[in-house]
Amino acid sequence: MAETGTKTPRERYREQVRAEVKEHAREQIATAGASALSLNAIAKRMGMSGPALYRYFASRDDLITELIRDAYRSLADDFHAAAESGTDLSGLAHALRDWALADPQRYFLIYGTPVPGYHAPDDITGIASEIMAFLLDASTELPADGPASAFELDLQAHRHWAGAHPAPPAALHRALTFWTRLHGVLSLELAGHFNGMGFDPAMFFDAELAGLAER
Amino acid sequence: MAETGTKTPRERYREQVRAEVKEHAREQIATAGASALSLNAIAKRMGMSGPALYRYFASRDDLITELIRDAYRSLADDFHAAAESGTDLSGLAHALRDWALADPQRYFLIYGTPVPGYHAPDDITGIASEIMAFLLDASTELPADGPASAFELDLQAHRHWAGAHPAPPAALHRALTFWTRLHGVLSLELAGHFNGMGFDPAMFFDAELAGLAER
DNA sequence: TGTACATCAGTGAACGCGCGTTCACTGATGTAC
DNA sequence: TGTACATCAGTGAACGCGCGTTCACTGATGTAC
Repeated sequence: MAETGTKTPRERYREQVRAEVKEHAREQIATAGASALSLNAIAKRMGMSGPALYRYFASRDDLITELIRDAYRSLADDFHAAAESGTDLSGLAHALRDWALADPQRYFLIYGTPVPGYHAPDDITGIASEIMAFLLDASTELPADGPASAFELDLQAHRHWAGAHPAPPAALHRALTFWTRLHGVLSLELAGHFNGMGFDPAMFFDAELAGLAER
Repeated sequence: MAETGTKTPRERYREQVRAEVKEHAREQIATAGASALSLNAIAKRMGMSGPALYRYFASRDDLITELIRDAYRSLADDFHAAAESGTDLSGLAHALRDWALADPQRYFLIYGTPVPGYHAPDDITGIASEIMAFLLDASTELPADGPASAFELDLQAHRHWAGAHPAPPAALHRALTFWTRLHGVLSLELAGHFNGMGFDPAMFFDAELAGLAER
């Protein structure tokens, strides 16, 4: 990332091993959930001793935080790619769904059950608002309809959020609605709560998306 | 519950201790998340030795399953109470929100990140559909509007779900939408994803609810 | 090009911990005659 | 009402395990002259 030209072989190797550790970590999380992540287990799978990993990650929490950061980063990148080929909410919605289905436990790493004590470092919340900015941009492009609702007045009154963003309250509202509605469908789908109900989750997702475009 | 009159003192005592164990379990989950639940820790807090709890619960997983069952049961009961004082979606919505806010980790026990291997026993899925039945009842009372959408045709075609329930596809759709939209707002709110955004989650919740009543 | 030194990856032993769970046992509570 | 027996709650020791993490050390890789 920084000073790409001056990478020594050792640096390359470091990055490669770090990446391999993360890959095993993701596998382990996908298989047994984030709470089952174990440095020793990862080391064993890589044919190394446990303490070796401390050359690469300061602690178990450090590794998890990196995985969370990577997850946010990955979604932000996908949104960026989607926004480049036409800025509309539909494109972002399908980018989100594809991203979520590709690795459900990664989705839950970000949007799942919070660990009561945990607070994400600042740079991660930065990426989170980067993601919201894509939604805001796409929402601003649509025309506002009708008078501002009570909630939109509330939004206008205390918008600590998106401080610099020029979006009007109706766009803020639309972005929020977009986020929560799609999360509602996606998270229940990924958690298996639609199992046995017979219908096609993709169609439901699209129906919700259509409802968003209308208003 | 069963044969209430014939309870011996020992049975009473058993139930009391079981209840106390669960209470400590709930506290522990509220404080550190469900993955941190430990039988030994609970025993210590109750001034008992660890193995003593095996008189009351067959295993740690058994205790967790009971807590999940209790959570479903509790929500179903609240829905029942709400439905008695007027069957409308708004009443159910606020019952849901109150129930969720009363104990966020209990909400996540049901609707949060799934543990990849876990499958709930049949009686629990039974309570889950009992809960959905309340939504369906309330949804059926509202008139259908406009022609059936593509998704509603899909619902009609493969409704393994709610087999005996007489709800038309439009009502099924409405119940699902109700569920996922409110879950979308609630789960992100409880997970703290609205923190620092300044707006009032309750107003946002009500705005989503209003959107549901309209259509 | 060769040697001396510094850097750094990885090991193995160890620490302390808490976990779930089993088991043989004690002691109190309830039951039957 | 009193005694003999059965039931059952709870204990303490123990098993085996895996965890995160620290530390002193070995050996390989890179760097400087």
